[in-house]
Formats: sequence, C-alpha cells, structure tokens
Amino acid sequence: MDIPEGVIDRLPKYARALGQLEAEGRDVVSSQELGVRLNITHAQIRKDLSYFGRFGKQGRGYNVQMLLDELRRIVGLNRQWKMALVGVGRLGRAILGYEGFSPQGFRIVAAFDSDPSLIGTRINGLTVKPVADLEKELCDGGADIGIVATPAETAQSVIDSLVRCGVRAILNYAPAFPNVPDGVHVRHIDPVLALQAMTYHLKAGAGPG
Amino acid sequence: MDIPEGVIDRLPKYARALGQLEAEGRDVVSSQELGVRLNITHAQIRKDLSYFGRFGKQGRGYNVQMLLDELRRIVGLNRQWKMALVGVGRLGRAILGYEGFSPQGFRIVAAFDSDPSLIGTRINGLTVKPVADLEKELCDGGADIGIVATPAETAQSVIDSLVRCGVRAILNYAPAFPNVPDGVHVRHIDPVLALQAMTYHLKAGAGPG
DNA sequence: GGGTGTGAATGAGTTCACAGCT
DNA sequence: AGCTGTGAACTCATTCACACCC
Repeated sequence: MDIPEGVIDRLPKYARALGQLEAEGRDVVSSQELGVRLNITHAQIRKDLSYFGRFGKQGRGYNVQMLLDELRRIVGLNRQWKMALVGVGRLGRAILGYEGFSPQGFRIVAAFDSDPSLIGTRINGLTVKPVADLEKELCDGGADIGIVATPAETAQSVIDSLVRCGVRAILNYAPAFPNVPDGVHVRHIDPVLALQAMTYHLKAGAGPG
Repeated sequence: MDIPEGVIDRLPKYARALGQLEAEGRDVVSSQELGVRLNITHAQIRKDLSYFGRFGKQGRGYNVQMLLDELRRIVGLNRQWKMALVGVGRLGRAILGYEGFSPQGFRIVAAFDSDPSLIGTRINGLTVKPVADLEKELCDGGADIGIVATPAETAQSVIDSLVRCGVRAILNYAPAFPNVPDGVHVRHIDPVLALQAMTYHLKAGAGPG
C-alpha cells in the first residue's frame, strides 16, 4: 500500500498535538478538536489515520494515549536516531546548540568541516572531524540521518558521501537542490525561499490567497 | 487569475538558479537545463512560467537576464522588506546573526522579547525591546514581515499582535500552528517535523518512496 | 446525539503531446 | 532541428456524505 507524502507530513503533527493533549491530562479527543488545533479538517484527519488502521471509537473519539503510541510506532519516534552534521560554520554551530532535537530522540553524534582551524575543536561535547574522513568515520553505520549546513557549492559532494555511507535521510540547510538516488529522502530548510514565496503575496496586494 | 501555491513556491527557486546562471555568464537557458538543476520537470517549469507571460523563444530557450528580471518583479524581490523578530532566545539570536537575509533584501529592523534581562541589550546593532511594546512600536507600518522565535505557548498571542499591526506574512520558528485570518500568510520552519516525516521512511525499510 | 471509517465525488496539480515559432 | 506554450488527459489528494457503531 502506498501512502501519500502529504499524509506522512501530517502524522508527526498529530503526534505532537496528542503529546500536548496528554500533558494536559486529556483521555479522549475527536478528529474535530484535533483539527481545530492544527488547522486541518476532521475528514482529513480521519482519512489519514484510516491508512494505518482503525484507532477510534464511534461516538467517542480517539484515546489520546493509545493513538499517540500508535503514531509514534508508525512514524518511528519510539527510538533514537543518530545524525551526522556536516558544516560547522555559524549555522552549523547553531544547529549543534539547538536543544530541540534530543528530547525527540534525534542526537547529533558526529560533526565534520573542511576548515582546518575548526578541526579538532570541541563544540557541545563533539570533536569536529575533517570532512575528508567522513566516509571512513561514518560508513560503518555511524549515522541514520545527515544534516548538511555547508555552502551550496559543496552540498552535492557532501550528500554523495553521506549516501555512499548508507544515509537515506538528509536535512539540507544549504541553499541547493542536490540530486539523490531513489530511496534517499531530502528535506530542505530554507528560510529565504519561504520568505520569498510570501513576498509574492505581499506585493500582490491585501487580498487573501 | 488564481495561481496555485505550488507555483509560487517554485518561482523563487527559478530566480535563484537564474542568479547562478547569470553569475556563470550564461545568456540563455532552456527549461530542460533549468529543470535538471532544480529536480523539476521541464513541462512543469514552462507551465509555471506561462501563468505570468511568454518569456521564452521557441527553439532557443529563455534569456537568463530577462527572465531573472521578470521573476524578481513577479515575486517582489526587487525591493527591501522590513522584518520584526519576536523572541531573542538562543534561536532568535541565531536568526539575528544569519547573514543570508540581507543580501536578498530582507532586513531585521526590530527585535522583541519578554525576558527583562534581555530588554535593552544590543545584539547585532539592534536594541531588544519589550514584547509588550510591540504594537506601539510596529503599528505604524514598521515591518512587512514577522519572524516568530518564541516558545510554542506564546506564538499565538505574538502573531495576533503582529496581525493587528498589519503584518501579513509570518515566518514561524515556533513549534505551533497558530490561527491567522484570511490574507495572512504563515510559513513554518520546523526541523523536527521534517526529520520525523523522514523517519517514517527510514523505519519502513530500504525501498524508495 | 455524537463521532468514526470509507467509498464516491470533487477538485487541484502535474504530465503529456503536439502545434507553432525560430 | 530545437524548444516554447498550452489545451487535454491523467494522476493524485481532499472533501463530501452517509452507513454504522457507541
């Protein structure tokens, strides 16, 4: 069975909202209420969940704890993921210092850079290694996910290296669109593109859209 | 005429690629070649551009400089945009220090926080102001775009304030999905959600998808 | 009554394929 | 020959609406 990518994108949102509901001590939630929290229609939520099973009770809704457990299992949030960071410039250091990853099970276990003045330095408990050693260090399954925070010019070769090491998921902060083989997933974090997509609407006038 | 959002998202990518081609000294480019650079089909590119006009020459392709100018005009990249940052914690300071905005015409002109120990301090040439003064400071058209880097709990109220000041575009780094009126555009930067959407595929096995 | 699960209907977006220009 | 621009075909995703269950 093939699940639309849009569905996959929403599952973590559901999990996050359910985590909040759990923290609020709620036992049960309806697709309606979940939808209001996330700006998603209730029909959409039920349809999405129906790809994976029947988790609700008619007339009642979903058990918060149970649905949260199911979603964590489906999305793969019930384990630790090891990440390798490439590029320890200004942006890379901010990523290393970000406290939001580890509570969600994402841990940066290696950091690489090409700048000799950075190599060997310790940042947040991690020693920066030369990017030339990336494949040597990582190809024994050292990381599940790659984070690329290099200049655009080097992103493709870095990603090629990561892919050769079996990395099949890449979070790309570089302003570039590298090619990857089938089965490798890339997500782009690009605030400038996000801003530019919005300026189109700002420029166009006050109307919605 | 109503333009699909996916088209709007791709226009800045075209502009970026054309900027690179220009820097490489290229005069002409085909939809085919542009597509290879961006992992977008040539039919898609031609269709996207056709929403706005006829910019190419059959048998030849697109004039790089001319198409770049047109796209900049369409997307609104040919002017300066003023942004207000709310939340000057660890993440907010990284955003203030990011060098990628100003070359693209995006300038942070104000920074707000609720932490008394931050208020009044200068960061990157900007004095941090109390978030309580946001509407007073901004409602005279002080900013076109809001950047929200607060905790999830305060994101909604901050965004409400920004919207009351006429801000119609928000770049949201907070892990929250606030409600905004029609005509206000929100883009979410959420690396954890991006990672979680990928772990679904990692967990599922080695196949593509 | 209230809310789920789901086939059917609708809608949106992408790809095809080709006429037409250079 | 080469490449654009675009209606038509098609694929994919969302919404509707209702049977069914609590």
